Amino acid sequence: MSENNNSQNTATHLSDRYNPADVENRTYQWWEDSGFFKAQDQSTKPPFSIILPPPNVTGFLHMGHALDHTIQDMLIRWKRMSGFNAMWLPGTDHAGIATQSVVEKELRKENITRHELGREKFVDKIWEWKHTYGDRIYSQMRRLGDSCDWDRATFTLDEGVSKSVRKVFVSLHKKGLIYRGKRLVNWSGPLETAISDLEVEHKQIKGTLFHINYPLEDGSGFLTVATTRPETLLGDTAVAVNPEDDRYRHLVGKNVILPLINRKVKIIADTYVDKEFGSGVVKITPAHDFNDYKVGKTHNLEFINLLTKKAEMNENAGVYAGLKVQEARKRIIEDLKEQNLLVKEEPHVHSVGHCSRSGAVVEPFLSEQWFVKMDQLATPAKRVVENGTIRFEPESWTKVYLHWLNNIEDWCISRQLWWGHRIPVWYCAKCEHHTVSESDVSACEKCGSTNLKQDEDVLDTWFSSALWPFSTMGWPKDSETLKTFYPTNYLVTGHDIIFFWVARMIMMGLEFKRDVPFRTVYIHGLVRDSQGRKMSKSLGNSIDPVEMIEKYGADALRFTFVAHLYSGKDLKFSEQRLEGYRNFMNKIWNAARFALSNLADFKAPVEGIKALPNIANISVFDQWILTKLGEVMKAVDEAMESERFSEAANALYHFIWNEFCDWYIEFTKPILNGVNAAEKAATQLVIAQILNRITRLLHPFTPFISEEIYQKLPINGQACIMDQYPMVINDKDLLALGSQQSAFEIDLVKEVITAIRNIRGENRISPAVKLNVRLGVNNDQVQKILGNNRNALIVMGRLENIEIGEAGNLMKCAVSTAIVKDAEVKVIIPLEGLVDFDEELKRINKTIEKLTKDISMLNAKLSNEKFVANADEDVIAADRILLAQAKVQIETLRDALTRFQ
RNA sequence: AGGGAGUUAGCUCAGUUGGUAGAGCGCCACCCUUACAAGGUGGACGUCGCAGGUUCGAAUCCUGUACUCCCUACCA
Repeated sequence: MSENNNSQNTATHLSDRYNPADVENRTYQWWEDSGFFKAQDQSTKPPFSIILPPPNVTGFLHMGHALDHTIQDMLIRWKRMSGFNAMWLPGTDHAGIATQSVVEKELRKENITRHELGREKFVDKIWEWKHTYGDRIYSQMRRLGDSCDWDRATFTLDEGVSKSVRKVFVSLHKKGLIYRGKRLVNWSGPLETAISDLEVEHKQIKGTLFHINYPLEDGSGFLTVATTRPETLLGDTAVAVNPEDDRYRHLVGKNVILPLINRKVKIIADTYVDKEFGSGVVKITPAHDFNDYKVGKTHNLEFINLLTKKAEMNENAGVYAGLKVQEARKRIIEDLKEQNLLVKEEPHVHSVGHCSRSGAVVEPFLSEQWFVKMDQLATPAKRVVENGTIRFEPESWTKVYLHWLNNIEDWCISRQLWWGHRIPVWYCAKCEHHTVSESDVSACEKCGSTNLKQDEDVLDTWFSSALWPFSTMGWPKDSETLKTFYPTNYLVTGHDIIFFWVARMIMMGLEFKRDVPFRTVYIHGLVRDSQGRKMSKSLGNSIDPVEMIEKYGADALRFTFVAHLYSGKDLKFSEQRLEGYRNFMNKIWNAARFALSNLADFKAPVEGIKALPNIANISVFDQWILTKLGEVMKAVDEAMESERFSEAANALYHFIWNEFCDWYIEFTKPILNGVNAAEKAATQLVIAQILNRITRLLHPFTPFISEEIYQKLPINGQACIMDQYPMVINDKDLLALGSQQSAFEIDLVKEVITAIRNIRGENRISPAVKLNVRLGVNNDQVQKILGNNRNALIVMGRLENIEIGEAGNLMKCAVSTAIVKDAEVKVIIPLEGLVDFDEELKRINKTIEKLTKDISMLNAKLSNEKFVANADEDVIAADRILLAQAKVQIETLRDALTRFQ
């Protein structure tokens, strides 16, 4: 491939294979250097903006991003070309847990823990890491072709964003919407931090249900409780039964003795207990179970914490202190067995929460945390979706969104991490007052003491993400950027972060900007592997998009995504399919290469894209392809406007490959090689115009190859990326050269050629054999059309000779009927001496069979009085024509059949 | 348990107001026809999950049902 490097810019010496590596980096650099990605804060153009969901700053670009970005870039490029002031704002996320974990892992290689290093030095280390790897994902985005406005790139720990975060925190706190409380939260032992409900993944686990006897205090027997977590009995502060349960009613109010530690606890009654499950008796451990927590609150029970921050047994666990939970469980079961208190063990499948970051089992853990009260924020966030101010696409996500908001719980926003926005609260050692402030505080606002300590915790990463649409645009200042670009037009993301991110952005946008952050939430599916599994490191089925780009080119990857973007459905990624679109890129490349080589002597017209060929000189092929161009432009426009992006991409694929390449180029070869200079010049102009439109139409999908070809065209502008997106309304004069009559003519010629090819193919006649063909026509107009296209028929049908006129003698001839509208052409090929007739007889019989079926079905339909009475007139008329045509065809074939006998 | 989505050709999937089922890949046959073998031409292949209903007519609308997937919640 490299031998082409030096000649790549010479139109006549293009490689016969499209080599993306020769094009992509160079083109991207040129776009960026030329400032084409930049949007203006003030402009006469209408604004169009998208905020990129910020990827993790130290992460890699994965397939999910590649899909997500392709959609956004397509929208941005399309709108930019359509006259909008298109702004795509990139950024990266500090990703608290993820990034901190990565750096901790690095330290572990040197046998250092973050605690040994200390907070300040550890955070410095992470910054170092960020500076080293923070731009990696940006350069990968450039590989994909992302046309972001890079000058606006923002990092969540940038000063501006950090200010926004503090302002929002203080403001919500003032309103009473942020509060601190000792609550049971999801705790990740390995990370030593609280995590939110959303960060917990529930997995079905095969566990054991242990039935344990708790001796009654009065020695009258035992109460059997069933539990999957016997180790927590050390923290039991009650045993509960259902108040309606006759078996235990008499015991309520009495005490049982906890085994192993011999602590006395009450027997209480609560409707929460299901009589049917287990033994109907539940041990209550308020500090380690969410339901027990509620029961503990209502019954005023004691809360006994059994765990350390590492989620190991603590001093309250007595002899079991220091053990891991699993070990403690084992030991306790052994000890219970020894005391004959374990009644039975039965297998039990239940779901257990796991930390989505570390994979560890999540422990409910009692601790002091900060929360955001959600009810008040959720109400307006529901309303804007209900009333259509924000639209979800596909619409079905609306329900999911609303359901979640209707059942929302308060959001635990504090994390016991070091990497992130530190909570802006200072505690006074003297008066215990806590000062909440936007700026750093050196003295207690109440007593003036300088003996202050800032809260050690940082905020959940999603807290800053929730502000992203306005914190990146200069808020709280009323900046020009905000005025122009807020609210944004689209939010493009996968459905996995609707709750984490989308919902919270809507709440915060409404709370602080008094307006929605975006108009449309475009939800796409997840990229899965070819078997439909999630791509994950542990499965080893991840595919690296950059590797795919290197192998097949960015355009092919992008086109693969867009062509399969069907209404939010997951996308099974297959390399084979990508290969197919790589081939399409090559097809485009070669069509352009061919066209350009035939435009070597073509002089670019001064009118540029407004240049029209002389109507007297254009061929029917030119007229036809312009008709098709008009159709595809309309189809693309309608599809893009209604967000059916795959339809737009597929319409272009079909137009370029099946109409422009397969037919138009083949039809016009004789003209380009012919002697009629005027006709040739007209065709050259049409080709130049078609290529100009094709490249622009393709640009949002396949930016690199379209720009590369565009730059070589005789009719072009400065840059494809900045030129106008083709619209029917702007090309009226050119498209007016097309006509329905030309479409009819070419359709007929295509049908005849296809019929000839069919006879040749089915009879296995070598393409090297030139055929003699007779075309039987019954109509002067049809005869004239065929006569005019005699040359095309001969070349594309690989004919020796052609006669057009009466059908004549059909003895030992293959016959096929080409039908377009009311025109019928009998295609007659004498086979004597070419083939034995077996194949032809098979072909004829096969066709007769099919026609017989058609006829009987059409007859049945048309003789049905109710059909004739109820169906649309044009439907009936169409069926009548079909029937008549079928009858003609079958007669011809039967006739031919007899002449072979 | 509640909610959502899906079931169409060997595979992956389209199918926009109901009107004789489509694409790509794969497969078979023939071709290196001077843009492209990452190509060309032709061909085979589907009772549209199942059962009812509405209708002259259903892949499409309605009801039920089976299976698959996803989400949320619960599981002592």
